[in-house]
This record gives sequence, structure tokens and C-alpha cells, in this order.
Amino acid sequence: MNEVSNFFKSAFSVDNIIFGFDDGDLKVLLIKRGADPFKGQWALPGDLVYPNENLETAANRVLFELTGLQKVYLEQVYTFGAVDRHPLGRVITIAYFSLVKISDFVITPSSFAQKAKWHSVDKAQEHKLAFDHNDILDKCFNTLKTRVRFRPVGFELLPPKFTLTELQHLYEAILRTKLDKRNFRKKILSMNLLIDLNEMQEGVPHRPAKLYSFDKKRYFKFEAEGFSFELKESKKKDQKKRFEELLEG
Amino acid sequence: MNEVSNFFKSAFSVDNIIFGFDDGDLKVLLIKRGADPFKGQWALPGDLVYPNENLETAANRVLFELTGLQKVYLEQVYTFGAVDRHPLGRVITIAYFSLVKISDFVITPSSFAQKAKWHSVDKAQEHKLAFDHNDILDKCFNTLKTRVRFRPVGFELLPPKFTLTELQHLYEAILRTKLDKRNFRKKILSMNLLIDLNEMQEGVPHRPAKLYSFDKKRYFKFEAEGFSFELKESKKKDQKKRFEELLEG
DNA sequence: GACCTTAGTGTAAAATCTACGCCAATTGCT
DNA sequence: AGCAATTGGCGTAGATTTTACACTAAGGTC
Repeated sequence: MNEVSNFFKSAFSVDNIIFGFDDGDLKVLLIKRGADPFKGQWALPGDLVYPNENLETAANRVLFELTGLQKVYLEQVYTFGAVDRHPLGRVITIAYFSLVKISDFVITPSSFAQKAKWHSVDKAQEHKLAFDHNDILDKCFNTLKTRVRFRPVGFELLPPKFTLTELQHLYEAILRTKLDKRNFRKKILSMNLLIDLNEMQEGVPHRPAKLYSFDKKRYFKFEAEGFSFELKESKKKDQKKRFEELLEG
Repeated sequence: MNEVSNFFKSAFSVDNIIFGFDDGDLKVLLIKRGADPFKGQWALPGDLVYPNENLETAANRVLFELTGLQKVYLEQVYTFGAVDRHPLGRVITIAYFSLVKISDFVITPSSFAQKAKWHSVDKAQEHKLAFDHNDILDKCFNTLKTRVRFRPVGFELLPPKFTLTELQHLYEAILRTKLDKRNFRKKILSMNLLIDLNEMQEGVPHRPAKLYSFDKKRYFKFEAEGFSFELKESKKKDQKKRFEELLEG
């Protein structure tokens, strides 16, 4: 036990929590495991890290093999290392979360990806996932929640052109709260992070909304300076209640 | 390379960034390495994680062996896993930071601890530390900076009884900024997290200050509810400048 | 053209944040 | 005893930010 070589008998993996936003709903990409352990159960996509591979490289690899996407938002969240978390040996896992635009997403032909499916986050949290993946999902969702309040990462989840209402719905889905429309717009527009495209939605059965895109330059400038992106939820009680009813119904 | 057994040839360690506060200065505990690699260089205290040991247990163990302290604030920060970060093999390290009251601290007789020394964080950042420990220190210091703005973790660094000025100096040392005295007091007191002990400082060569302690009950209550502890720095330019001069001088 | 749906907009009151200066209490020195 | 030196402790007015809130506009469908 005191031999150094005894320590070099463990492995590490990365697990990816891939969030997407579609249909007013925050989703997470899960795969159905084809092999033991936990064969047949839903799990987070992940893989062992190659001996000569950096952690972030591994996370990007998993993401790419599954979605065909590169250069998307990816952030290390937490490392899970309970002794018994993996039935085959000592394997700790480093959890990353990434944000993808579902519109960009195409199922890749890899066998890995065949069994991938978007689940709404609520539903996924109710499932019994493989390994300690429920813990990992919870932790990452919480991180996303706080992240979105202080960094404008939400845009990573939207298509290149979006309406203010879509943006608001995204925030509401992540924060699981209802926001005041006028205050939300005021706040977002006052940051000057949006570019008004002078285009309109088309083919919607109601008044079309203006389309905006995200001003990356300004984003990086702010980020360098360090800024806060906090959004407060409505404090009025009935408004909260109304939203809770919406969530339940 | 595709044999699973090939993956089980790596190890992981924990590294502890132990912050303390003394003499108006934020400190970090470093040890002088007694063995290769990096013999004679300053390094963060850390150790390989035992095969049957949880990560947090390992971090607590390192902390205890070095300081004799248990049950102190400890938080996982980030995992560093560059392929070449350790000269002897593939070793990734999970960085934890902890906050200790220097007043509680007694040098323990372990050989490990013999070579431990508190360094002011600025100075430590200027040193060339072993491994990638400079990166780790920077990351953890930044995490502390943001943590302190939103959670009242600062109290973990102070003795059980402290004055408002001491508390303010602590915040200023961590945030590396100057805060307005009256606004700081107003803000802190308005949170009702402090207990007025109705005691005074003794033996100081000036008007003695009131002593306060931290109200843990309220802290946990707030934490459960989720609250913000943001403190804004003074916006007036000359005040900022004055502080920069202070830092330099 | 009636109706349905979502888009888009302003304001007043409340709360919070910011800047700012002076007297009080103690020690130590003469 | 008196004075100098040091830090403690306190209030307010103006600016800014946040919050609550409701109606008209535009387009599609039938």
C-alpha cells in the first residue's frame, strides 16, 4: 500500500452534460447504455480519458463523437470520486457541461450516438440514471442556473436569430421561474449585447416579433472587464404562484 | 491501447490551498518539498489519494496532517489534468481550498508540517511553485474572490471574536479593493449575521472597538434560502487610486 | 371583419446604493 | 494634566436601480 505503484491503478473518465433548448424546454442529451454495467439504463455520455489525452480534449472528443459539434461552450464543473461509484474499479469522473444549439445538432452515425436522446431536464432528473449520474446531473444543472445569472451563456443555447420572447422563455426554463416581460426586455436591451437585425419572424399565426442576434464582441469585452448579468425574479407572490401552476399543469 | 487495463495506470492526488488571514494580509500555506521532483521548491500541500479513499476524505487528511485542524471549511475547486503536469506519470489533481483561522492553527509535529510556512498570497503568486501549482493557486484565489462576494465565508478566516474593521480589512484583502467604511458597516449589519457581544477590544493604543461574532444559525438559514452577499467597491476614482497606492507602498 | 394570439411599450413608487466629515474614546508621551 | 496620535462609530441627501403594472399593435385564421 505504500508502494507508489499501487497508486497507479486507477482511471478517470469525463462525463458530459449536454444541454439544449427546444420547444420552450431545457433538455439534456442522454444515451442508453448498450453494455454492462447498467446495460439498458440511461446515462450521461462519457468515456475514459486516454493516457495521453488532456481532460478537456477528452470532453470535446465525447461531445464531437456524439453530436458532430466542435467549438461549443464547454466548462468543467466538478469531479466525482466516491470509492464505490464505479463497479469495475476506482474510476473518478470529471463532469463537464456544454451548451449546444439544438438547431445545429445532427445525429451522427456513430454507434455511440444511435441511442442518444434528448430528455427534458425535469424528466431526466426523475429517471434512475446509471452510476452516480443523477448527482452529476443535479450538480451541473445547478451550476447552469447560477452561471446563467452572471454570464450571458444563455445565447449558446439559442439559434443565431431569436426573439426576445424566446430568450425570456429560455431564462425562465433554466431558472424555473417567471420573469416580468417588460423588465426583462429593459434589462437585456440595456446591456447592449443584442443586435437588432431589422428582420421579422415569418409564418407565425400572430404578430411577428423582431429578430435579434447576440453581439459576441461586446460579450468578450464585458467578460474581460468582469460584469454581472443578474436577473431577478418577480417578487410579487401571485405572479410566482401563477408560474408554479404553469409548471405543474 | 484499447485494453481497458491500460487505462488503469494513472493516479490522482488532491492539493490543498489553505487560506488564512493574519495581520491584515491574506495568506496561503505552502510547504518546501523535501524530495524530488521539485525538491527544495515551494509547493501546495497535497498527496496521492489512497485507492479506497474518497476525494474529500483525502483533502481533509492532508489538511489535518499539516495543521491538526478538522471540520474546517473545505470546497472542491477544479481538477487539473494536463498530460505532462507530473514528471513521474499521469497524475491528475483535484484542488480544494480551505479557510482556517490562523489563531486556531498550531504547527503539528509531523515531518510534513516542519517545512510549512504561511506566505502572503501576492508573494506566493510571484514565486515559481512546483508542478502547475501557480495555476492552481491563481484559480483558487479567484474562486475565493467570487465566493466571498456571494457567501459569507469570510468569517471562516477570522477568530471567533472580531471587530468590524477587521472584517472590512479581510474583505479588502481578498477583493484587493478599498471599501467605504460606513457603507460596509451598514451593509454587514443590515444582514443580521453578526452578534454584538457587548464586549470591547482590550489593550489597543486607541479607542477600543466593539467585538462581534458570527451568527451561524442565521447563516444556515440564509444559505438554505439562497441569498446574495455582494459587496460593491467604492466607485469614486480617487478613493480607488488611494488604495492602489496603499497596495504598492 | 371578427377574433385570436403574441409583440411591444412607459411610468411612478420603493428600495438600494453611493459619497461624504466629524466627534469620541483610548493610549502614550511630555 | 494636557496634548498628540490613532482608530471607532455614526446619518443623510441625491442618484440609481428595481419593481409592479395594463393597454394598444400587428398579423393570421376562419
